[in-house]
Amino acid sequence: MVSQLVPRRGASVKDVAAAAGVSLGTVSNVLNRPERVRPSTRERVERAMLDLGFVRHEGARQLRAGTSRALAYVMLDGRNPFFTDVAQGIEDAAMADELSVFICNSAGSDSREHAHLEHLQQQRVQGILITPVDPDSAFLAEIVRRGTPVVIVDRTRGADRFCTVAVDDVLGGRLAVEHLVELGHEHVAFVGGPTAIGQVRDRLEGARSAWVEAGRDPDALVHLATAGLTVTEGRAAGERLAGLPRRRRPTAAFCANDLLALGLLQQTIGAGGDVPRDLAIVGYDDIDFAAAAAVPLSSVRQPRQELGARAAALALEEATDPGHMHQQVVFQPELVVRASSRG
Amino acid sequence: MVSQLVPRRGASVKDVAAAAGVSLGTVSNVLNRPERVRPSTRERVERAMLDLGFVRHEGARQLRAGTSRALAYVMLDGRNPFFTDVAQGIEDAAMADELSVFICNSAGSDSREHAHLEHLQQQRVQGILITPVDPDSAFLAEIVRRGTPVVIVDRTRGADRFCTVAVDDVLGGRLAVEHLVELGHEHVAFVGGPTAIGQVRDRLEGARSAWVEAGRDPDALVHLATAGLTVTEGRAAGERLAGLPRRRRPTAAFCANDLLALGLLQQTIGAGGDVPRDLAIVGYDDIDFAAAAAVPLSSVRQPRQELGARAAALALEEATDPGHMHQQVVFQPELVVRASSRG
DNA sequence: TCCTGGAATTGAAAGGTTTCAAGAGATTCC
DNA sequence: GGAATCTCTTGAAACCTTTCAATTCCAGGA
Repeated sequence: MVSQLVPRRGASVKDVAAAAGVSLGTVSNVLNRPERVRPSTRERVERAMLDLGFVRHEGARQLRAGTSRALAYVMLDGRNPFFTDVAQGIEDAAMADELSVFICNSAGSDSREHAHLEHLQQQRVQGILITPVDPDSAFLAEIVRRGTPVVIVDRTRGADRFCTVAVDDVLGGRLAVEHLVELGHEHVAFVGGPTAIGQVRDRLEGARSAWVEAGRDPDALVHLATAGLTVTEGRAAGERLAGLPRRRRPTAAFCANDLLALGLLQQTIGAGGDVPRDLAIVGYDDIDFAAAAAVPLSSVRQPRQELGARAAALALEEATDPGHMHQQVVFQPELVVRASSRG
Repeated sequence: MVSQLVPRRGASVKDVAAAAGVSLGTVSNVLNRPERVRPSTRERVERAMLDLGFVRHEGARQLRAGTSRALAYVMLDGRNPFFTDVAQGIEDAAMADELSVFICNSAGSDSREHAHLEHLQQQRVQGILITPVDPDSAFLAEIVRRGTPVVIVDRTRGADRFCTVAVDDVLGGRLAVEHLVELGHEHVAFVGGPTAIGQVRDRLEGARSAWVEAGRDPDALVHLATAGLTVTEGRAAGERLAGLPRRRRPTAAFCANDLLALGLLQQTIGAGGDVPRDLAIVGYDDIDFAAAAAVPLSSVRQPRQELGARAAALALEEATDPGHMHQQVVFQPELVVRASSRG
């Protein structure tokens, strides 16, 4: 059901001007350059605004001034703490610049993402930060062509057409697997999917090269594919692992994100297994829940808030500096070792 | 550093009209009443829009049409999955109505909340949904006076001045404690704070009355006050519990939310305790991580998504129906018993 | 050929704000 | 006392879209 919207009109600058006995221009000056108006006048105008419940019409302001004071972030998954932390970083940075941030959530859906993007362009936001469903989508490039800066967060694709801010996922995968190799594991599972997701692909790639470089048997690193990056999928993966005959069963698992790792952890413990004795687990993202898990989770930490802050800065730079050149910022991940892999 | 914003102007309806060789009005008709324009003309106009990269200026549209197509939700804590789930419910409902949703996060800060509210009014959103830092704040009432509908989410205060959508927290507290009483616990801790937060107060009140009505010693229900509702605080509370001499130590804990409960759970298990044998735990909210905890957490479930959906519907009703009366919607919580309290 | 009626298109006005050149008032200096 | 200089204030134009009454166009009927 689409409801009928009714226009709502309140007091305008004109009403305020009339009430305060001044001209439009003066009211505008009170709003935008208060130092230019005589204190006594200013006070009268402010009084009138208060009395009339005046609220400046942002649409009209923007229309005339040609500028908006907002940034937007389109998250890939609003229920994954990783992304809400990135969003927090963006908000903090934007606030320092007196910008507000619209947080949107595509929830992994193409059409939802598209709807948000369309709307944000129409809002004339200063810049769109996005962790896209598909970073190669032509639509993103089209947005830039139409004049809105786009910064890709947490992906390195499309590097020539956008600024990107990402963490080196290949390195992250390496770190995790090098750690497991050092612990002496001969049989490791990589849990994650679908590989259509770039993050998954890169982490797997890093894992594989570290594994091979350590001289391990390539076939002893198995890829346990999942349909998504959720706790539920992690539990399902745990069941599949448990179903393997003991000698073919991995002694360690590296999960493509912490939600998977938490699911796997829960399933393993619930089935009477011991972590890390029976199965060492390393996750990815180091969300707050990782450290708080029953067996604190080893994880590859990404500088989430900094990721967001930097992305905001880049978008703003692109919006304001005509000579802007696209940049690729790559942060280094860091392995945090906790009980789930420490013996 | 506040950066200098530069206006960004693209093609306008006027440009499109010129390119397509039609008048302004026709372009507008293509946008708003396509059925009224002859297919061949429409096609020509659409072609021109595409070529010029035309993006409708939402500010101008709003100015003239007097109506916006957006709703906003101001969350109390963007990092608590409970609120992101509520947000999801709002988004789903809004999308069905072809509205977009601005998600904001006050992160518990008064000033941040204030900044968001100010901005949202200026955006002329159709309605503001909010879980406020302080539901009694006069500012909220002022917003309504100025013409923007406000719906309070997850609080029942201010019931006369706003629509509210909430869950019966007193009942939720009762359910949790009745369950613990049934299990035979004689010594129970309520973990949560600060009591300035209404949710905490209500849940404690429900807990206390259930306790007393069951004929238990009032002093045997201790309130373990925390400074906030986070995992970290939960762990700290666990340490304090563990420090108590055994005979004065509660055998069960009811936590004001799941984050606290997860922290408490982790600390307890980490210190070698057994849940629920040494300490039964019941949380509140039933976030996804609760079921996924190493010892699946009993919790009081709130219909999060429905809470959001209903709030959105109320805001819209208030925005569109001149004869609108404020409503108080109260949902019933539901106890979900899992291993953490099942013996 | 002319008229009629419906369909398609047009053009001007309006909506709230900001900007800026120009005007008014007050103050200072010779 | 008058000119020059400030400090404040003003009024009109512009931003982009939508709306709606008026106009044009066209096909069909007389």
